[in-house]
Amino acid sequence: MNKKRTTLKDIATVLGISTAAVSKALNDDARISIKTKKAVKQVAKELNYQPNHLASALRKGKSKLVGLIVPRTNSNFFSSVVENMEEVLNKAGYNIIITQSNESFEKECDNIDTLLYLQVDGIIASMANETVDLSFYEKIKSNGIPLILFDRGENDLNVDYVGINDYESSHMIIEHLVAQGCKRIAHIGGYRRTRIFNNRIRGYIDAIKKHNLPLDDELLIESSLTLEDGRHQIEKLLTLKDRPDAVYVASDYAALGALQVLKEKNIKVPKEIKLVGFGNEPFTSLVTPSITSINQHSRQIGRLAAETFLGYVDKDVVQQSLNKLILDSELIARDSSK
Amino acid sequence: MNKKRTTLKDIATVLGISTAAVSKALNDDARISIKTKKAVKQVAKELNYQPNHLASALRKGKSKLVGLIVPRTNSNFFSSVVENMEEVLNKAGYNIIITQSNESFEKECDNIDTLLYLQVDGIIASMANETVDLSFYEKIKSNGIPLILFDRGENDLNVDYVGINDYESSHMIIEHLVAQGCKRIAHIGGYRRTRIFNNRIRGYIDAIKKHNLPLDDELLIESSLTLEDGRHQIEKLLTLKDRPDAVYVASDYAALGALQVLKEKNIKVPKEIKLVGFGNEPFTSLVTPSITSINQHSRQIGRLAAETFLGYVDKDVVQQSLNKLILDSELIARDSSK
DNA sequence: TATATTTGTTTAATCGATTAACCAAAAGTA
DNA sequence: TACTTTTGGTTAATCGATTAAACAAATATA
Repeated sequence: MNKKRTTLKDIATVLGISTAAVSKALNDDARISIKTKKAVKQVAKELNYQPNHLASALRKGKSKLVGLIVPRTNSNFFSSVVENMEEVLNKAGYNIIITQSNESFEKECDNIDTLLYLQVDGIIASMANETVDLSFYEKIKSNGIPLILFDRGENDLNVDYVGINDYESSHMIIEHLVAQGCKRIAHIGGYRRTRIFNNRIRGYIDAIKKHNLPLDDELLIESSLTLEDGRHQIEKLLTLKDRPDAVYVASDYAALGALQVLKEKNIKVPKEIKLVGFGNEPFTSLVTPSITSINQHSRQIGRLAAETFLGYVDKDVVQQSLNKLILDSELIARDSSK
Repeated sequence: MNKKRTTLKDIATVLGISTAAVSKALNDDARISIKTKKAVKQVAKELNYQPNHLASALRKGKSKLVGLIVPRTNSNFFSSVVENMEEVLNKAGYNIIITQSNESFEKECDNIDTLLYLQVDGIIASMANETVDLSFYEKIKSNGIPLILFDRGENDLNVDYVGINDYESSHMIIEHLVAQGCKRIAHIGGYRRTRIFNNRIRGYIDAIKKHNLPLDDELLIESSLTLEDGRHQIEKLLTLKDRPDAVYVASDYAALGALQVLKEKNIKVPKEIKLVGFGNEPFTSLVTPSITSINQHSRQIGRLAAETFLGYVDKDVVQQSLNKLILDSELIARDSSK
């Protein structure tokens, strides 16, 4: 009903004091008497006073907003990251503005502009697959606000990064498959230009070499890692004269697509071909056979990214550098590889 | 590097004109000469000017932000709703602040406070399961900003609602199961106090009556509809002397839990028991057997909720009433019921 | 020519909260 | 008593963009 929201001034006139006094009273300033504070808070409650964030943010030069850019909130990984990030940031008085890039470079640029426009105090991002041009991210830095990357990062930006050890994770997977007796292991990897996927590929190559296994070009495939492309790429692998006896897919979604095709073609998993995914999305444990995968510790990633941001708060000059926080990953062995 | 962002004043001093002229030039005011406009825009670009949203929002009394409250962004349903909502609202110059209640009433109240504090121009929400006390939602209304509910709504608030026909959906499901020859159909439903789940229950009861099927208390179960509770409740159903030959579960997640148990106990689906879920989450088509479900048209729900909000923009007095937009749902028949 | 209108811009107030600087009254101190 | 300090405020400027009102100069109209 009330069109006008109550302001400091309304409280001030009720009590016959200045708005400055009211402001200080609400912020528990030492120079305001207990009596006045009580009275102010009382009236504030009665009038259902809601401080105007825009005004205080404008004056203080801090919006207390943190911008978040993710490819999609859809996956369990990102929604779990968000949840934990929110917990840490809310406690410190920050709110999160979530934006989705949908893996589109253009949308990501729009998102960055929007967030800067909203005067966020910092940006936490996981980059879209498409993103190669870093100029928009440079814009964030030149605005003097902290930028923290997680999962999909980029060394060249020289900012903080939180993620897992992708290179090492590939090693773990190959070790596991070798232990299960595999001799010919394929890898459906992501785009090489994306650092995390490149690291997984390097890990795959080095681990294969270490075990003196065949390292054929036809066994190493670059993919967009969608469910659809997972289907497509496994079909290509199945046409090979010398079929692999195991496939390591760099994303659970693509691994799921691969599994669908294998089941449709009546190829026994894990008997004929063993399958490993990446990310430990909940569905990996729900499908038949359940899919072996890598747990990325999403909750800690969210928490750490948030805490890293908070480390920059109140610093009047933000001086960032390439600072990597690498978490250990964990192999969850399931039916698809045992 | 630049600590200070460029402001209207910076542009004004460069050109030796007033900030008012600059502001008007950037907003294409008719009273500013083409020459000046060009010069201003030129300098603005050179100085990498970013308008300060806080300042303009404060002055104009509109933040151009819309608050969104969802139980979780996690499910495909909500993330799809968000995506389409965003598309409509971005086009109209609005940005979305997404908050998650995690099904907690307390968190939801916090979220409402936060959004009001951020001076959002409207709130679009799907209520938490726990929410019974509507006073915080009343607070939104008394602040004079539009409130649009979707999926999980509540008639008593007398605001706009976008959702599907839950009552009718239950009928469709029962029709389908009857057509498959089922004679004893159980329903694992949600909390009765939540309107949508109550409607599904009413639909179930009426449809069962219509077909003269047994309507036993033991066949109608109230559940939190999590995966875990789905497991728990199906186990209860399996202990019955007279087992059902079909189970209609009011959520895909709980249906999945039920399916897991049935498979573990080696009960053939659909041969011994037919299973139907609700929501058409992507995994329903991925598990074995694939789960029959109801498509809720999430994209249209997002779009319509956003458009409904936009209908209130620029109205200086927001006068809302119970205005329901009910979409037709669609049964997707899959292996679990055929 | 004298007056009215249009054009292009400036001035100054405003949104609401915060805060540096100032001040009067009360209390303390030598 | 005379001076200092503390207490509890007030005043006024400020954040940056917008806008109603004012105004000078240019142009049109009678």
